[in-house]
Amino acid sequence: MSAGTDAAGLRSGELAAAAGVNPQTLRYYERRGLLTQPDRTLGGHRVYPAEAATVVRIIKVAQRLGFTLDEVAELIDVGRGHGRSRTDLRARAVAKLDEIEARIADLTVIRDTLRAAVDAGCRDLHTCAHEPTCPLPFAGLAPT
Amino acid sequence: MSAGTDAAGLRSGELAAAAGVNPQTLRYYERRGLLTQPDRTLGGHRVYPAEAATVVRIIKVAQRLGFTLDEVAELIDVGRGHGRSRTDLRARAVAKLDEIEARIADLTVIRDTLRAAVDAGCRDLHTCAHEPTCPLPFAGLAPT
DNA sequence: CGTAAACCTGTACCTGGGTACCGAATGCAA
DNA sequence: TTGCATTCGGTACCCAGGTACAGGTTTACG
Repeated sequence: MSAGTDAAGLRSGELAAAAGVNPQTLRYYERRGLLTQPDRTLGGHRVYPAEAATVVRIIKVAQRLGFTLDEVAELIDVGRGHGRSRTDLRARAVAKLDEIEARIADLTVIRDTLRAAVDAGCRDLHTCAHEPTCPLPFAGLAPT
Repeated sequence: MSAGTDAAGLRSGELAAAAGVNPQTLRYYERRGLLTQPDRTLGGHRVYPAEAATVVRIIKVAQRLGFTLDEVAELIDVGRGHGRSRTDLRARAVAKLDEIEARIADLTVIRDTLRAAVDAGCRDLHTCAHEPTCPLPFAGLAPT
């Protein structure tokens, strides 16, 4: 008896529903190299492993966070031996980590600033920024 | 003697250079309502106040963080009495704050995950995710 | 005053990330 | 085995966010 937990196999529509995206999007991701080519039925229909849903969810979340699809590809695919050595992929992961840290730092500044503005009763950010009343350190953000 | 520190007045090219964007982008932002209509010379050339550079920088940073231009407009313009009352704008600011918190939380999860993966020597995220060796809680991310 | 650089408006185009539509082929179930 | 849903591939379109170009004025320098 083959243990059924693993070998399920989703069809594109099912995966799309499970991950909350359009079926077309899956094909698009595949073209972009974000999803590995799934197995096919004899007739050519895609059959995804159950884990694919996780991957798609990762993609959507990372994207909401401001990563481009290419960046997400790097994030997901940190490795997969695309001509790079293992050491190199570690380096890429670490670089991504730094980027993420930077994003968090920037967001934190924005959050603190906005919160300060709210607390101080500022009516809008740029007016506020020029009054000594509010200490808005927007200049201190990552200078592009 | 007119104190020169304040009344400078940047022309579009200068502002663009100062803020690190294309001059066309400034006009675009103006059309989108992100930059208030600047004064003009007699001949019709735009003259921006020095603070405009700060605004543009705010825009670029917020954008890198994944906000749309419309959202950035809301962020910057939290107030400016666009037909809304002061109480309402406070609410909008607070809502934005929540969004930012959520983004930070998501990024933090990603960072921790990625870091764990690196530390654990995972070669790529999705392989890793299915091995009990790495505790990758990707499923726990914001479920779209 | 002449002239080059910068600016003006307007429109057209580009990239990223999808989505929609097409007609043909497959899958599954009665 | 018939039949309807689903998927196939391919191409075309959509929106956001810019960027470029055209053809004409304005500014500023010498």
